[in-house]
Amino acid sequence: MGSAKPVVPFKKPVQCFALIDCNNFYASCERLFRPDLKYKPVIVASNNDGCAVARSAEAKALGIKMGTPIFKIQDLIREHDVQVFSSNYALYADISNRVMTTIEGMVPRLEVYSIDEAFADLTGLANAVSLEDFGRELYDKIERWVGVRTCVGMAPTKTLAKLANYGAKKYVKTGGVVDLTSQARQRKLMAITPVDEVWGVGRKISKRLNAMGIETALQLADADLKTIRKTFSVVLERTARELRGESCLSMEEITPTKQQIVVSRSFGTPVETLDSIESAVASFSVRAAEKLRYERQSAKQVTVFMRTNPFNKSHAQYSNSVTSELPMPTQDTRELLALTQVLCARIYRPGYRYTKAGVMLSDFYEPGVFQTSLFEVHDAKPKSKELMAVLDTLNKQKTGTLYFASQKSKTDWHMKRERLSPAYTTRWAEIPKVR
DNA sequence: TCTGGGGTCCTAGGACCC
DNA sequence: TCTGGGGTCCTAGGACCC
Repeated sequence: MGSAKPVVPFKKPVQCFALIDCNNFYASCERLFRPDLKYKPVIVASNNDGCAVARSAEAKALGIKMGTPIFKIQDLIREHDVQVFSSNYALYADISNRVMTTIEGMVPRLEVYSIDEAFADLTGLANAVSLEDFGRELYDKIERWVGVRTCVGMAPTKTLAKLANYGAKKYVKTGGVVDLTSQARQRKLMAITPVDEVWGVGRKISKRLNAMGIETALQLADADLKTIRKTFSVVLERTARELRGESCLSMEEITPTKQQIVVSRSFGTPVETLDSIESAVASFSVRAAEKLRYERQSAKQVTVFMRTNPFNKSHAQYSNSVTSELPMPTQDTRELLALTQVLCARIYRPGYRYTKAGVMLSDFYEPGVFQTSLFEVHDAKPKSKELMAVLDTLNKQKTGTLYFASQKSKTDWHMKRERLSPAYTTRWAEIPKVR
């Protein structure tokens, strides 16, 4: 009994994801306030001015690849007057927020996937409007309001939306917008897309796929799922399913709590003394603790690592890390600092030229939920919460207002940022002047 | 001379337990 | 001489992403 209900014809709305991705994001941000660089090759360097991590179209055209060490392309830079910028994350974060806010005002649901891209859920919209037109509207508005060009890909799964976005970037005649809802179009694009361009297929896996005769995205989509799962993993199987139009990855609008926090830097110049490394590790610990409080978490596990330059074969190599547990999870900088200093001394060995160190926090708890054992006396530092709050507030207004003695003032490990652009949008003193 | 930083997820294998 | 089987938990390492 019970199945007497009338059968209501239920039409499942067509799932539709959009992927909006900014073009050459960091380079575009730098150019935003330097219109004189509009058609010039621009690259943005990683921390320490080490590698090229973003290139304008003109720089790409010169053959500068992602991740190329800057020192290897000095001649090219001189010859073509390539503009090099140190990475200015405060600026990029600010522009990113403007882009995301603009998109947010136009779509029902948004997942900010990284600093320069976001997924939007357009399910339901697909029946009401022309997707192509809608994508164009997103594109236009972001360009008009923020000044950054994007590409928009739309499709029934996230992986296909990524692929659509790839098509929009690669083929100029699309005008930066690709609607990949039709299966025929999906297959057409997949047939001419190398498998390593698929989201989730990296260098290693594409090599193995090629060896199996799978060279295009379409071949992966049509591959036997059981074989894929057995030879690789459930992850790649999911990717193959997504390429077939079966949505396996859903929107994640709420950013999940972090599992770990890492703060690490390469040093501007190699350092040798424990004193210098301790100063660096202290600064990393302070920053990590700030991030931890921002996440509203407490950490119980702390790792410190340090290493020499693995590229330099002429010096002795050393790399080590050590992990330790705090008796109770904490978010107090002083407690974390005390431990990282001890760990630092424990793995430090004299006689090496260190070029990188870092601090990692893990095993997080929300403050107050950690189960204390019955007889344990909770000896958290007094006034911890209040003190940390004051610290964060003051340092938010101006970085480095308050600092800890163990950070010292030595600067030999500090990274190079020799071509840093001004903080156009976040510091009053550096706002561009209009004459 | 000079080669980034910060994340996630999955899997395999060992330890341990019953 | 015989030498189980299955579960859980943890960790290291490998792959990926931007």
